[in-house]
Amino acid sequence: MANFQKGKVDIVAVAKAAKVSPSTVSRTFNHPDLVNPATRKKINKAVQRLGYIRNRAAQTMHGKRSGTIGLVVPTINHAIFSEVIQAFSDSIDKAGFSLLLASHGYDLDREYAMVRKFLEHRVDGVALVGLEHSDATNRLITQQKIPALAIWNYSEESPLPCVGADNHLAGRLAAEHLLELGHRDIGLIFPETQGNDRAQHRLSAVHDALGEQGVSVPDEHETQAPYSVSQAKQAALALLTTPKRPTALLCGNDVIAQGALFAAQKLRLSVPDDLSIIGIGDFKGSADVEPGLTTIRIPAENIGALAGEKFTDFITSDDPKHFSIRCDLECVARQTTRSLAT
Amino acid sequence: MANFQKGKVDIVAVAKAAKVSPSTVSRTFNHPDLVNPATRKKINKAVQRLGYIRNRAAQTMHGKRSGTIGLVVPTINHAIFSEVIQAFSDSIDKAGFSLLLASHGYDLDREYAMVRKFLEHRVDGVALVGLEHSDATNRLITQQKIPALAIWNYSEESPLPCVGADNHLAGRLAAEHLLELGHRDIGLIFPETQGNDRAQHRLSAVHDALGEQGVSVPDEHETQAPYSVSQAKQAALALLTTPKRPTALLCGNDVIAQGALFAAQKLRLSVPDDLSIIGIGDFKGSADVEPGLTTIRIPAENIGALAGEKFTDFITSDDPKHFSIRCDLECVARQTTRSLAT
DNA sequence: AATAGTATTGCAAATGTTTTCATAAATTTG
DNA sequence: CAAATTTATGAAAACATTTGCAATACTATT
Repeated sequence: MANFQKGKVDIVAVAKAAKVSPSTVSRTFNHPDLVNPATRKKINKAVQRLGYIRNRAAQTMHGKRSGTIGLVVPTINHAIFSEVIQAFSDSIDKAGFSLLLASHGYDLDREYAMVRKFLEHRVDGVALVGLEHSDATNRLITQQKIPALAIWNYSEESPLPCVGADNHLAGRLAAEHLLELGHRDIGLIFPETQGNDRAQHRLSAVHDALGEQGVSVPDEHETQAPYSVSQAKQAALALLTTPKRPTALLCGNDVIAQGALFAAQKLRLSVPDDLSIIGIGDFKGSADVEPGLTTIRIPAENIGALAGEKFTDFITSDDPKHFSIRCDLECVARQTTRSLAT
Repeated sequence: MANFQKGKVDIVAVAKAAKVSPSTVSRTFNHPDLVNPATRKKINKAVQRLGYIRNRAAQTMHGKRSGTIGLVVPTINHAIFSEVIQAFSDSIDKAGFSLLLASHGYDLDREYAMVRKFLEHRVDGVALVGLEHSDATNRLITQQKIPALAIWNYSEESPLPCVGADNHLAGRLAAEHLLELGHRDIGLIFPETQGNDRAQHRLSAVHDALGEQGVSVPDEHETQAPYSVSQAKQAALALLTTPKRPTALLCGNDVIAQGALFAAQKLRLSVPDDLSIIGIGDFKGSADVEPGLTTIRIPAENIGALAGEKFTDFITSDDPKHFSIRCDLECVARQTTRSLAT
């Protein structure tokens, strides 16, 4: 019952075993309706017996789709991206595609290299995170005419179709929430914005929103930290021990916000009584921290799932039409922010 | 300077442009030392000009390696696996391989389906998480003679080569730590062990270790929760409000432990004064929670990186030799556990 | 200058599939 | 029952590469 043939088992071995031609075997897989049920049964039996597994490389070479989609993310090891990856993966799997995954560590040159690598594998499409990519990457995509998709960000002006949220808006919502609560001394912890348009958009929107209300952030209350709880915690500790401590902290994302929260707890500051904290993202777990983190909800899972669905549709469609989807944002007020009024 | 040719640009287009034969072009890529530097230069120029990208599908079909490795994990969206995936991905990327990733949601039949899918893509190897797999999966792997690797777990008896930690030992270390501190009333929160040998090994070792000291866990102090902060928090809330609250909680992993910690905080229990908590895993962030989580450190990043390195070595080696690596565990005592003696 | 050896290159076969076209068999129709 | 369809199958070309072998050109040796 196993692969008893000495040599390789390919479509012609199956054909031989079933006493039909290779064409018929191929048809059994690709257009089963065109082959006699009886023959089909014979062939399937032979397939079982030999343990034959279709060779997608050969199909690909023939011009059929490879059945793979490449996804390039800044980093896999990150609450938010892993959620997107999971959803995207599940979603394209449903459509019969496999996921080729790579990360570039926020280095757009590496991103280019990864896209190239994927192109060598003849992926049926490439999905990238964010809207900022190197010229080389953009050129490559248009030259090779490969279906491409930007996920996570949304922008009207995006040259690529995109599925994501408007990060300007996310920053603005966060800022406005704090302003509404009466905060005027606001500390900012954001990651390096170089090569990270999400952070960049959020940060500039925050400054705009604050500026509109005449609020400015002194240099010593604006600090950088990467997306790491522990480094964010350090940064927050430094910021919170400056002479004139802000009344609220607005963080570039929820990982940073968690770091900030732990820093506050370490300093025995009561959140939200002594300090309000707001994050951006609403990561898994943000709701469960004590106290529950106030944040701007970005529907990561939704984005991933939707992106996967629309992208595979796009790829398999005969007359693919451009699409771009903006996912809604929402301010989720939990227990880490409070009004200064009372 | 771009792909001006109307048609497709393949190796023969390049050959034509460089006025050499396709063989020479192929050789330039695969055995550069066999071709005249001058010709090589001509060819590279043509490659640039036409924007040619190698077709791995065609290479694969010819019997060369596909340059892909398949990794099947229970779930991507999980602190610990995403860390392993990241490290594994980086590691195999260094060796020139691409990562095909899939998740099965703790369903071993889906795991089988994913492995099959990967075999269709002619991956050069498959890496699985854990040692427990369906018979079908094991049969498939041996029949197809595909290099396979189990990561995350380690066991002497593993039929597959493996790189990972001994989860029995992890459970035992956690239990012994609590016992040494004098705890006798210990609550347990573990995930469903069905299809999850990590959890299963840990849990049984915990029971063994406790039993050896004559400690048993009453039913109402042993509860199940999946690897989710919020669900673990719920489970812990229930457990901690039973009539006779345990003095310590031993959690199946750090995600659960975090949930338990938040539950304690919500109940205004002081950790570790009123309650000790120990996790397993030492995830990113576990050190930074307040108070810092005591846990059994499993070196996820190490495991991923090592696995990737050894596996690619194995695949590319001429006479591959079996290997299995056990990674060391360590009890990291932070601030969520305390001795009952004092 | 002839010989042997080496460095380059091209030809053609092989890889595993899909698909177009042609053919043969079976079925329907008048 | 013959003609016209329809259904089922096979033969062969095509897909993009790699590589063994043969051929040619070049270099060094005597």
